[in-house]
Amino acid sequence: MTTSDGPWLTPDEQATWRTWLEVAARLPVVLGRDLQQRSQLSLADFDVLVPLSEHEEGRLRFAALAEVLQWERSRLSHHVGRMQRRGLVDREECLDDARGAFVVLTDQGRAAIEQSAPDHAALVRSLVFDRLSSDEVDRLGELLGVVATGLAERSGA
Amino acid sequence: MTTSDGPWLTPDEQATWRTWLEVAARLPVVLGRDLQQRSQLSLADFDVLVPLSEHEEGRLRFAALAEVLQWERSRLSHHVGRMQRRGLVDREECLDDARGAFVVLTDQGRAAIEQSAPDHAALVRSLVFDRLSSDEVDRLGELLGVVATGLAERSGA
DNA sequence: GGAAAGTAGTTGATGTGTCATCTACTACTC
DNA sequence: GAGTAGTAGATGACACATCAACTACTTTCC
Repeated sequence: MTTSDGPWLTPDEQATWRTWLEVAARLPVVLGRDLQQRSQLSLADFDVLVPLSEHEEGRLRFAALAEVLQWERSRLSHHVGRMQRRGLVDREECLDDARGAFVVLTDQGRAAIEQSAPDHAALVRSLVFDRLSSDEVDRLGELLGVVATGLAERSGA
Repeated sequence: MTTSDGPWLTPDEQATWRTWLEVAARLPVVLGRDLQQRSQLSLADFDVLVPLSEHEEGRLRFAALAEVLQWERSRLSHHVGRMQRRGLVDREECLDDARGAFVVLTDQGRAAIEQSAPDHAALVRSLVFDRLSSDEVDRLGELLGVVATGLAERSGA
């Protein structure tokens, strides 16, 4: 449409952008399907279980968990409700602040994350990291970091 | 990379992976909100409109469009239904093959994509490409390409 | 030419994410 | 300590994605 200084992307930029879109669309699908098949967990379930399992007692306040996940509270509330019905987590009231609540890992939830995490990590390795040298991993991290920084500036955080 | 150190990721790999997840989660949100505000289009609407606008007559068969977008047919069918209700596209029957159908850009749909595309591209530039040198853009494309190739191998395509 | 297999697109059920709104509580200010 | 503002989380309505049927048509092959 316009020339190189217009709003459009250069051909190289377009190529990189298309590849980004492709990977960003497919990678979570592949990871999610694998997780679902092996462990009856969605990627979102997994994301919730990980920080819980990394904290003492497997307990976290809703707000703290939402912050870690960068999820809206409402999303977390709905999702925890669904996970609770499946026995993966429980709600527990908070004594310090009667408005608050904890999300707590159940035994079943802990079993699920412990069983699924190694296979999940292995798949991430096989799809991404086994294909890159450690230099390339660092460079990819740096390049993505530049974009991440820009996003954080923009949406305050 | 020795396979003996288990299924886990090294600290460098973990750092890169977390950055990946962060960017992959936030970038579409920022782009989507901007598009929605400016043009009342979702990112998915935009994705549908782009290939249509790039084809003669703004017409494409469902299957062809689904292929380009890498969407399931069912998703496309539902989505086109919603876009049709909003006047952005229309369905048209196919004379060659009575099972088939075309998705057709309406005037309103064409206006929407033409109005929104430059701003969208400008935002992509400002978030990603203006922050990288052209060497870095190429390198990012290559690194993502490695992953994309692996994904394509795996999910046949 | 007719049965079987394949293809194009649709539909309904279900799980999920977002938005606006709501309730209950806490903190601040006078 | 009463009124107001702010915070924690829940809820209902809606948009969206996926899955498994399903209908209607075409192709294949005997």
